[in-house]
Amino acid sequence: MSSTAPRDFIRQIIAEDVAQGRNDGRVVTRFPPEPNGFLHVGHAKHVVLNFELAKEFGGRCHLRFDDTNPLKEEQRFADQMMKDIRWLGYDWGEHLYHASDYFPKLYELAQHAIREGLAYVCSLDEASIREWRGTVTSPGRPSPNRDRDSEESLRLLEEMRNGKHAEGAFTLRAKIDMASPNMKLRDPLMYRIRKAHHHKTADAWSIYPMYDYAHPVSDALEMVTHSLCTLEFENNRAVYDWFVEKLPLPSRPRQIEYARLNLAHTLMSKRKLKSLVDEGIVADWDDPRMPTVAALRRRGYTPSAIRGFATRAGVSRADNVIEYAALEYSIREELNRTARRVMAVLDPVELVITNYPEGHGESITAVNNPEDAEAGTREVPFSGRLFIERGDFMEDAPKKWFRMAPGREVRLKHAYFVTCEEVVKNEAGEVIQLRCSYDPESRGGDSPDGRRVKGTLHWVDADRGIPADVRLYDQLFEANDPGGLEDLLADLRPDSLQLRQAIVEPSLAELTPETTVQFMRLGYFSVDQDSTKDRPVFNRTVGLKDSWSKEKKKS
RNA sequence: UGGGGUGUAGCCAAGCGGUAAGGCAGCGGUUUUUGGUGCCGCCAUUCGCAGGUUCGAAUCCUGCCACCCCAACCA
Repeated sequence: MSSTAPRDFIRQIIAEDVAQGRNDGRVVTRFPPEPNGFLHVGHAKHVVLNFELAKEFGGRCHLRFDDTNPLKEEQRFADQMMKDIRWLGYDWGEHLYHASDYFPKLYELAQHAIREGLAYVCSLDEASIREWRGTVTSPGRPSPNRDRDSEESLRLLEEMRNGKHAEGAFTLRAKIDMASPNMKLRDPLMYRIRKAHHHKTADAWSIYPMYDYAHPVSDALEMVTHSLCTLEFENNRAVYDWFVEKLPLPSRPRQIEYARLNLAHTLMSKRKLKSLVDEGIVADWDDPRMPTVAALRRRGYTPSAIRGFATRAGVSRADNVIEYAALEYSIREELNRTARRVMAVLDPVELVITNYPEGHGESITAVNNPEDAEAGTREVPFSGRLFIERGDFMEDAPKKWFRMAPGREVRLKHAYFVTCEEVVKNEAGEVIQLRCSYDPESRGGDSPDGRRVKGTLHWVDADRGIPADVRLYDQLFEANDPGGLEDLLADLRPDSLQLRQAIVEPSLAELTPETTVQFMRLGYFSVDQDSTKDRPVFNRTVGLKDSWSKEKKKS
C-alpha cells in the first residue's frame, strides 16, 4: 500500500519522524473544520490526506470541530460534515472532538499564562489594537496594558468570562513581540468577549478563544503529532510553536503547511459559497452547481472518484489551479466501468420507418454494460415510430459526418440499419420528421451481407418511451474565482443550469436516487433525490468525450 | 519598500550532484454495435532568469525577476 502511495513531502516528513522514533512512533492527524458551511472538494482533499496518512502509518485521524466563533457556526453544518466525511469513506471512531470541549482547559491555561507573565488583559479597542500593531513595514508599539499586574489581569479575565464587560472592552493577549517582523507575533489575541449563544456550550461563556490560541492547545491535548494546514497559516506557525513551547501541554504537535487545492472555474471560499446560498443564486449548499461534497454526490460523483481525484492532485507547497478536466476524468474512469448504459433522447425529432409493418412493435435485447459482462441485458421496445437526437441528423453533412443525413445508412443501436429517405419540415423550416427505410435483415445491428455503417445512434420508442426531467449543469462562473459579491454576480453564467424534457427508455421508470447511468452517447446522469415514480429527474454528472466537436473546431 | 513562502510541459507533480518519473489535457494510429472505452505511440536537449563551483548542476553558491501569504476582537 505505502509502496504504491504517492510520495510527497508530508509523507517524507512523517516517515522520517517515525523512523527517528519521535512521538514514540505514533502518528495522529486531525481534520479540524469550522462548522460554518458544507464541505467542498477542497476540504475533501484535506479529509483524504489526513485520514489516508493516518491509515498508511498505522495511526489515527481525529475529527475536531473548530468551533471557537459562535457567530458563524451551526450544529446542522457539523452534522452535514460528519455525514459527508462518512460518505467519503472515513471514520474517526471514538475521536470526535470540539475545540469547545477544551474551553475549561483553555481558560485554565490562560490563567497560567497570565501568572507566568506570558499574557495580559488589554484595554485597547479594536481600532487602537490595529493602530498599535504597526504595519508590515513598521514595528508595532507595546500596548499600554502590556505590563498590567497579573493579579489584575486575572481578575479582569474572570470578569470578562462572567459577562461583566461589554464586547470589545477587553481582550486577552499573548505577550510575544510587538516589533516582530512577523505580524502574527505582535501580541496576538487569545480571547475576545463575545456574548453569543454557542451551538455546543450554549450561554456558558462570554469569552471565546481565538484560533491561534485554541488550535495548538487542542492539537496538543489530543496528542496530535502532525497538524496539517494550508499555506496561509504559515506565518501562524510561529505562534503555534510559541504556545506549544510555553504552556504545560502533554505533547508537542508539529504544524505542516501545504498548498490548498484550487479548481479552475470553481469557487472555493466558504464565505463566497455562503453568499451564493444567501442571495438565492443557488437553491442550497447541495445545489448541483455547488462544489460541495453534497452537491457532487447529487450529481453522481462517487466517494472513490473524489478520493482518486484528491490523491491524483498531489501535495506540494506550490500554488496551483487544477483543471476541471482532472476532476471529470476521475468520475468518468469509474462510471465507465460501472454505469449501466441506457438510451435517452434529450432533444427529440421523430423518425418514422416507412417500410416497417404497420402497427407492429417488438422488443430488442440490449447489453447493459459492454465493460461488464455480469451486468446482463434488458429488453427495449422498438417500433416504426421513434425519437432520435435532433443533433444526430444533419441535412447538408460533410464527409466526416458519420451520423444520419439524407441518403446515408446508419445503425440504430442494438436494432436495425436505417437510411434517411425524406426530410419533413414545418412552415418555419424546422425538421419535424425523418422518414427512413430499414433493413429487416439487420436486426440486432449487423447486416448479414457484412455491410458496414460508420454511425450508431441512440433512440427511444415514441409511444413506449417515458418522459423525464433532465438538468444539465455547467460551470457557474466564467472566471476562476471572482472577487466580491458584485463580481460574483457579474461573472455568473446564465447557462449554468439547463432544464430539458427528455424521453427515456421505459426501464428507467424505477431507478432509485443516487443511481448513475450512462445515457448512451450523451454522458452520465444520476437520479436526483427529487425524482418521483412517474417522472424521474436526472442530473448530468459529466459528459462523454466528443471527438466530433473537436472535428468541428478544426474546420 | 519588513517578514514568510513558491517557481520543473497547457494543468498537476516526482526529482534531494550522475545526465528530466507519473497523471490530466493534447496529438497520431488501432480496436470498437457509444465519434465512448481499451490498446500502441508521440508530447521538457531542459527545470523562472543570469552568473559561479564541479569531470558532471533542476539539484550546491551568488545576484536578479515573478507570483502567493501576513497589518480580522475570522479560521
